Amino acid sequence: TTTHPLDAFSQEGISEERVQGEKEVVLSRGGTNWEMVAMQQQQQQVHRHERKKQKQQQQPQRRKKMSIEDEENDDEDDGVGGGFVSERQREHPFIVTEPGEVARGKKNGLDYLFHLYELCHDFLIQVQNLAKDCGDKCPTKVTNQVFRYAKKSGATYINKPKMRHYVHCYALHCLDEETSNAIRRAFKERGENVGAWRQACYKPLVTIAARQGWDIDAIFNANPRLAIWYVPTKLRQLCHTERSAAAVNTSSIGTAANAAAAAHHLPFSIRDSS
Amino acid sequence: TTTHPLDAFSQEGISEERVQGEKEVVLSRGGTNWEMVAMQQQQQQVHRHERKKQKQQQQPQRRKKMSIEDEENDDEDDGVGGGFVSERQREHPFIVTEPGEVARGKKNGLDYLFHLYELCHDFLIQVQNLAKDCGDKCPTKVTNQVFRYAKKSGATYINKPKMRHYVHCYALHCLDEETSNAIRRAFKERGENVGAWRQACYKPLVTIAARQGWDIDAIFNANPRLAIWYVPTKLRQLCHTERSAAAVNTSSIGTAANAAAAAHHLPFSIRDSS
DNA sequence: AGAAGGACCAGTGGTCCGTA
DNA sequence: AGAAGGACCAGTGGTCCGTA
Repeated sequence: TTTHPLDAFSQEGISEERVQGEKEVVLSRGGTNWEMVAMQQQQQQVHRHERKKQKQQQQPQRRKKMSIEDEENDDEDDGVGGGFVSERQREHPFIVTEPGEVARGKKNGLDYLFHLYELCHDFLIQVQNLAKDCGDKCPTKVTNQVFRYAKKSGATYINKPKMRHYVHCYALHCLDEETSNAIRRAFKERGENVGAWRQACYKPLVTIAARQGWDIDAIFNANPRLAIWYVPTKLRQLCHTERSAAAVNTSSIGTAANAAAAAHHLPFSIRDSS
Repeated sequence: TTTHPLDAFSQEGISEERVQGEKEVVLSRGGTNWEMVAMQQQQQQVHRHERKKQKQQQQPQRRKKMSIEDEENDDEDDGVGGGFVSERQREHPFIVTEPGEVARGKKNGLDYLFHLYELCHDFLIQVQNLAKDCGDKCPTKVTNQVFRYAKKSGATYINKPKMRHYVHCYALHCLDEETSNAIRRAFKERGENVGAWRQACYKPLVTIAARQGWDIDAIFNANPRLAIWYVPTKLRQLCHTERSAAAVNTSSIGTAANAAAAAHHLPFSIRDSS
């Protein structure tokens, strides 16, 4: 592993045997050492698809500021011989894993997903430090600039669409790890796919928002790990919709205190209490 | 004055006589009632340039979201007869006025300039309230959206280039009104133009930043009236440059507290204490 | 089918420069 | 010449949809 140790991770699935041996060590203290896991995997490099898809794909129309970064493709041959260097393959898809569980085969687990959010935080801090040193304006959120910096730093497995896609899952993990873990276990047991798990993460967040005056932005900002992430549009919309529904109910029945009245067959009923 | 009372302001210069009579009343309590001043001016409407410059000027290429707002041009004939409705004229240029002084002739004074910043604050609050009601993301700064809203509300005399141009002048007014006032008086007395006054507002701000650890963003954010404005690029750059210069000096001379240590010719010495 | 992510797009921050 | 502001532009937030 030469240039970008982190980048090497998850290029191949994890061997069950090797991981089994390392698992307790790696996962001790609740924090997986993903770099170490990456090491394991590197020794297992097997088939790399050789795809074509030219780097020369129709100049993206704009490009002015960034420094040289196109040279880095040469780093791609990390010891695995072969006539020509293959294009970097996609990350393995996520599967629903329980807390502490490392995914097998060509899959990534949810602890790793959440780890990526922490990595973005680290990259943000680096970008912030650079900005401060240069007297530039200093981002408070994970912006395009941070994603660009992460990629340039070799973290090619971090990208904006992915991180945005799962932000609310990470939010639940930060705000109510118990519930987050419970959902992971339940969905794993039921054999649900990642998409179903992801969808399921919305509801408990809306419930949390309901308890705290519906201000999802304030909830994100109050949590230091979450404050650097934009509130996802869909989560914001769900909170708004539920708040409106709750307001209608409140105006006709009132809240918990007079729940008894709810028995009287109302047109709109209470959602998501608990 | 029918639709947009505020909009009518400063279309014409202020009559000296009328203003003289009203001045004490209008300026009492330190806050000018610009709407009242606008009233005065409306009764003085004289020459309106009739310019052509079609509204039809080459469709700006993009336009999707905003609602109907092009109809509003009909409001332009505010009682002043004439065959055809003239295009709205530019705002009168600013002149350096002392605190409390209303500009004469086809000019606007600096109290009015600062008043525009307060108006933007009000528009921001309205946009924020709308956003909250709709469950949209809520701006914390005066954004394009706010300028658009201001224009739609009839405040055609508010525009982004102007407000951004003088932000740092307003900042000084907010952070150190004494100094701001002193500069206004001095520059008025010397007969300096607005550009010269504007330039002069940078230095005292840099001095303030120096006293507070050079963090101009923190300084803006700590002041409720300023926190809604982006720190102007040039001010940020000036602070950065000065900080660097100060650091060099500190490393060779040292600051007050450890000036003695400087005698020992240290390779790297303390930075930025005090 | 389920999922990862390149790449697009509307609207942003920033300010230049044609205008008066 | 000095100044106001329409309008442009590079890079943003957001996410679709061609890809694998």
